[in-house]
Amino acid sequence: MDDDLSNPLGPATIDDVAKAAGVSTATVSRALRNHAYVAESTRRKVLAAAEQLSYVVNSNAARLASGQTRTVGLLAPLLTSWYTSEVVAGVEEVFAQARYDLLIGTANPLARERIFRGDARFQQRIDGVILVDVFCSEEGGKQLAKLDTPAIVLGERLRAVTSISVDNARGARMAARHLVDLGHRRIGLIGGHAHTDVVHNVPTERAAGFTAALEAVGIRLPHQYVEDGDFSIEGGRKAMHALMSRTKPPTAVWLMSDEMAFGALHALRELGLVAGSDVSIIGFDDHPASNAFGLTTIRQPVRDIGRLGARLMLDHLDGFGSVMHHPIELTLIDRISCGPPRT
Amino acid sequence: MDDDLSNPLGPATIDDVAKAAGVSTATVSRALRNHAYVAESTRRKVLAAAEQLSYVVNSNAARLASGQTRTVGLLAPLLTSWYTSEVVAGVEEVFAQARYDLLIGTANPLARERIFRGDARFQQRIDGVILVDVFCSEEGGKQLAKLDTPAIVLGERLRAVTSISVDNARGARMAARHLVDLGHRRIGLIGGHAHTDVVHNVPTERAAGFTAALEAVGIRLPHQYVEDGDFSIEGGRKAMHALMSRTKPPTAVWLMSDEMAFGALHALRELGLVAGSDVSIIGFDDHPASNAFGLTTIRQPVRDIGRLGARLMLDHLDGFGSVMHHPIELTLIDRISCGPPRT
DNA sequence: CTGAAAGCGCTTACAG
DNA sequence: CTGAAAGCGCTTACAG
Repeated sequence: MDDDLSNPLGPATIDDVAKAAGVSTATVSRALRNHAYVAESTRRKVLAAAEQLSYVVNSNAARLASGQTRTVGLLAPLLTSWYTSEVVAGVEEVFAQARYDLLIGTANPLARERIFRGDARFQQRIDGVILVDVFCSEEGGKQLAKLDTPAIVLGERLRAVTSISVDNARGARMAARHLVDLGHRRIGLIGGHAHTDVVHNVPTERAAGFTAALEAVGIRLPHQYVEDGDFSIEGGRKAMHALMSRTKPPTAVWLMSDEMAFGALHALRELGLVAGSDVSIIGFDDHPASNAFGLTTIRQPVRDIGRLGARLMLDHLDGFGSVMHHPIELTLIDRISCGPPRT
Repeated sequence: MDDDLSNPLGPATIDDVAKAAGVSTATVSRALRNHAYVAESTRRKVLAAAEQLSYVVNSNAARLASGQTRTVGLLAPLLTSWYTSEVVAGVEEVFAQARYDLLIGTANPLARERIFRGDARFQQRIDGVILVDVFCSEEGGKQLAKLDTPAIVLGERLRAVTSISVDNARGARMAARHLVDLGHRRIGLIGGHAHTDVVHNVPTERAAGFTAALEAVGIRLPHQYVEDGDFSIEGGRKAMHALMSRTKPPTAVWLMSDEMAFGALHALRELGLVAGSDVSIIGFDDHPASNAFGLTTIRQPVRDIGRLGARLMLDHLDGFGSVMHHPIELTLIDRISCGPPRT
């Protein structure tokens, strides 16, 4: 007699459970998946037997037999960016609860191509795919929509495919107004092309929104006040240096990400200038380190975007043509990197 | 005639390929997996047929038949920490190349328990498991070693199980020496319990190493100069405030992570003190934002740790009892947050 | 509500 | 070097 429940012959199979419960494997299969049309008494017998044998369904067999993978793929160009890892955490949270697996991959150009073309390797292993920060643009969105595999895009709003993003124009407006309200008239903008050379919507929408908001109060955004910061810390630093080298530098700058704003803060320090009094800096994101550095910024709830994306995918997979469209909240977080212009 | 290669009857199976190549499915299976004992001419025929039909092996079927999952699980308590996401990126890079899947999960206490107990649900779906930053300590390590599933621990050095970590004592010594060499005698230490209440090795080793290095040059580290910063930004801030409220505050502080050091920098600013001249701050990690904030720190190559861990796992899985033990390099990165003590 | 049986698409001894 | 065949552990019409 062994106290150990583990079977020396390997884990229990559905046959073992069927035998123990005195029913067929078909019944076990139904009972375990909460199918209708299983007598309550039968279900209890099966559950007890399964419990007793520590039975766990072999997912490979289940997937092969059913044709469903119960896993969704997630692709992102840069797994280590704060935005991406935050989204992933949100997605993972929801999927874990739903007992779905998450298959994570780097969206290098090759993988990207494969996804867009509907490569069988992907289709066969996943029930759906979530693209984070891939910046497919409307064109890519159309291709995605044609796939057999449902796709969801996070971080960019596309017409052709289910996608979630903040209202970029609105965020831009909030940043512009904050600076204008403080009294700034010479205002700069640092955006970027992110991790790809593809033209994409996010920076475009933000730039347009920012320009429009300034124009609405009679302020022009000249070319010399716009720089590409590459959505990186170092890029932000260089771009800020470029702006500050103008004959009449801006007195305030909006950077489309907090990480770029960190670089801008660095540049200011190198120039012996202090943020908030000499030059105003406002970011976008509310990165976890932003508070420590007193960065004024527009917060976007990134983890919520991940959660929402995962739920939309689950709805898709369950056959609900979910039309849910939660508004994603944007909040101005006022810290110490902004102030009225030097007179 | 349709130009589209896709079959309306669904993707090609191994039978289709066998038929097209005029061989048995067994031969197709062998040829495609580069088995020995397949005639070169046969292999070519098979490859051509597979290519022609855009054949892709159904991994669920392969896994069911072979009993191998070709995926490894990765568990971490906090997917969003910089350390973890950096490790994950390194692991992913190596596995993608080896055509292994990565199944990512949050190591909440429940999952943790299941892993340690060898829950069948995990064992059956993965060939191996990598624990990142889980801080199992020697006790947990012993349990892991007993599992049928090979386990690798990253971020902590354990006797009982394959594990990778920097030399914590050495890193501590580097930090201590740097401060001592600058002339500091009143030196503080901020460590923490990380994301768990379990006592774990990393902070313990670092604290011991730091204390020893100071004692070696005749400096005592009193209790009042040691605080718990919880390995978080906010924790670092609070801990720093605590140290600075001492009657005779330390003139220099080592924080066991850059994120805590960000918080310390914040605290200093709140006190109207400037890092590097009023109080010296040194971190550990070299976080991507550290450069922008002038933080002097000890760099550890986190992505390399991920890569190395993945390779060790692959070796394990291939049956090589790899004894490879790359030294993990530690580098002092001197920026502007340290200087000689105020006189 | 339940069971017998086919089938999912591979891999792998075994025999030659 | 190659093939016939069993088997991996489920799910799912189909029939009752």
